[in-house]
Amino acid sequence: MTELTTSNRPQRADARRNRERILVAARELFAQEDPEVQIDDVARRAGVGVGTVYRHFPDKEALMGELVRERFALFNERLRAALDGPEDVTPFDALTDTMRANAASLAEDAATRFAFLSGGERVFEHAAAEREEYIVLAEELVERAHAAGQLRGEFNAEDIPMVMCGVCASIDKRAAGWDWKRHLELIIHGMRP
Amino acid sequence: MTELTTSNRPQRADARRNRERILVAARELFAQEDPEVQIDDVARRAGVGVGTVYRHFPDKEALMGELVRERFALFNERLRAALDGPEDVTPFDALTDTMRANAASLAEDAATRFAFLSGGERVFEHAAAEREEYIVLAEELVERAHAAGQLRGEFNAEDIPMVMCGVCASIDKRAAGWDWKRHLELIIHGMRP
DNA sequence: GATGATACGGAGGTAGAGTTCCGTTTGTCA
DNA sequence: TGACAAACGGAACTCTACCTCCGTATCATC
Repeated sequence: MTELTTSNRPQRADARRNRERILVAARELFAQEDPEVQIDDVARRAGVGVGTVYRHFPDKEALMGELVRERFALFNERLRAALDGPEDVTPFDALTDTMRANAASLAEDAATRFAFLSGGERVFEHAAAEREEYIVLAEELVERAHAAGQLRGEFNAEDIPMVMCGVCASIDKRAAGWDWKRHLELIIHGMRP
Repeated sequence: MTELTTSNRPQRADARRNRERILVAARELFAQEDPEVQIDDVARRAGVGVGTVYRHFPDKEALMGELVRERFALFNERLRAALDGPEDVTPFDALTDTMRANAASLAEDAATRFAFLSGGERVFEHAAAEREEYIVLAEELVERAHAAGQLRGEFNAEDIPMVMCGVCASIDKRAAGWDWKRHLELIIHGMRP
């Protein structure tokens, strides 16, 4: 799925190392302010040629997609941890603390923010499985909070990515003085019954 | 400010007409789904050559900026109307109904959404005066709602563009099933004390 | 160590969008 | 109506990013 070779021989060691370097470099560049990350920059920072980037990822969207996929995998781990969390944490807090943690991750990940805001659907196709799992897990948390009467009646799991996307917009504008934590807390307040 | 001629002779009639046609064409194109509006398309739809577009607007950002400026002027009129509105409308409703109306306008105006979400600060410089007035007017409405005890303590006028920007993100994704009205109502609910 | 498959590097191809330039046309005013 | 400034049109230029290609280098296997 993430490999291009058709043979079943294991990937060469340098190839595996370079693939990882490319992802690290892309992540680092996206962590900086400028969202206009170019493949040439990624290659230079990774210490490889452009051709190498394109051997590992057929196009730019595939590279972005892999970054997004990994991010969603992290979100899902957090959701699972919240579902398995201690009894004394209310369902509402389990849900909203996860949202806070995920928002903090988004604040350090312009690639996923970009995918949320400007990226077409194509980027998300690479992370389709993870995205579906995200909704399933979130639904369980949302249902528990509803059952405990702690969540506004209309609120559902699909609303979470929608509002997080809005928070991403605020993160992107933090240099202009916007405060994404305020934004998130406003939304969390609105989630209460 | 919006003219390029330095003489004080009035603009020629065809020039005035073309300028208006260009703005109308740009608005119509941005009203369609695709946000990637090109100058050549604007020119074709306006029935003028590209050169004519560039005589009226020094670059693409200036054209976008003018669209945004006009939009903010509309927002400000709505805010003024809300401030002068009937006594039997609560300050909270005056504020939030204006937000609903402005969000509906944004739903038909990809140019301003784009400026909010992806456009650099440069686009907003064209609308700096209108943007400042927006905050001043909104502050007055927010203050009234606070005085009436209808607004959450932390909420301030600067939060309005921040959350509206998030709603813009949902509008852009409506084709993917997101419901910006839900998003807005969630926020409005969160604005309550 | 030899050999073949795999992977690499980076110059250059390609395409698309913004912008310029200048010969031509049009409006305005005496 | 003639003359001149103002405005027009659109072909061509430019710039920038993505991506390809192929000669070279490196790794795995015998």
